[in-house]
Amino acid sequence: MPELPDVEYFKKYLKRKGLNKKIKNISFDSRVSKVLENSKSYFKKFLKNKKFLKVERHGKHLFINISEKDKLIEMHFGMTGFLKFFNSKKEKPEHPRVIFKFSNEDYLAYDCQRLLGEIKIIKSKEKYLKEHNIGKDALEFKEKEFIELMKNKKGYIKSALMSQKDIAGIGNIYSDELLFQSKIHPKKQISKLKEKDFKELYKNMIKVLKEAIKKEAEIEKLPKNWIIPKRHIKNSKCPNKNCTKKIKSIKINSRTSFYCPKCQK
DNA sequence: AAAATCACCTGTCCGC
DNA sequence: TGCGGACAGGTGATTT
Repeated sequence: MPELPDVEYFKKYLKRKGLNKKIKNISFDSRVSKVLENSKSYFKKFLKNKKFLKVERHGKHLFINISEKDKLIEMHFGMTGFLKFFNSKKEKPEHPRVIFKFSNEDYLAYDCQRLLGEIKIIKSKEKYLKEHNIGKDALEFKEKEFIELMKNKKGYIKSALMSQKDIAGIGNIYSDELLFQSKIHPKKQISKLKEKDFKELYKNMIKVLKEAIKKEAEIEKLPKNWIIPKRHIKNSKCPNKNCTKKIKSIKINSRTSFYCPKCQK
């Protein structure tokens, strides 16, 4: 689930509901060691009686400053992770690997069904990003920088857009969307792209991400003429006006890509 | 060295 | 109904 727009939503959600409240306790489920990089006891001891002070997002990562100098929480959500505040059993999500209990009796769950996410106390955001080879956030790019970067790459355009070391934040479904809106085939070799293609990609990258953030990354709220809402509906037609072609899917680097064979060349 | 594939996980859906 | 396999909005390690 979580690409840049989703994680941006988690950030706002946390800002709205989780800042400046004392953490009274922390609990874990039995599989937590798959996602929690620190020991349970260290993590708990460390965060007890602290507060979340500030939240930042970089690409698909969240960084939470706490009331402790020089330490922060890093969160990544893998394919299935999300954050959820709750205060009744009914609202508790299904795979809460870590649960923060606040002094006002609110709870925050870090839920991660497939355990492909990560949660960790780190010393520096900058150091973390560098060590993990994570590039500049997609929304921080200027057109010129974006074009310079892409020009020097090889291989399929879709792979390049998804590579976090170049551009952080774009994953499988948003890369499909910005390729669709740019009318570029996902398997197009970067070397075959022209200046105007790069310009189009840049424009649509910013547009798609910003629009998705506005819609809180909820598929039902995304514009009807986007390809994202069609990808899980069998035999969908291209949402472009005057196009009646069926959307096709292919594998690129073992990820499924959806595209219109007529509109995307 | 960069680009493509594999391995890591759980849960659901689809076809025999 | 039951079972096997494919697959899901990700990524670090391994192979080409």
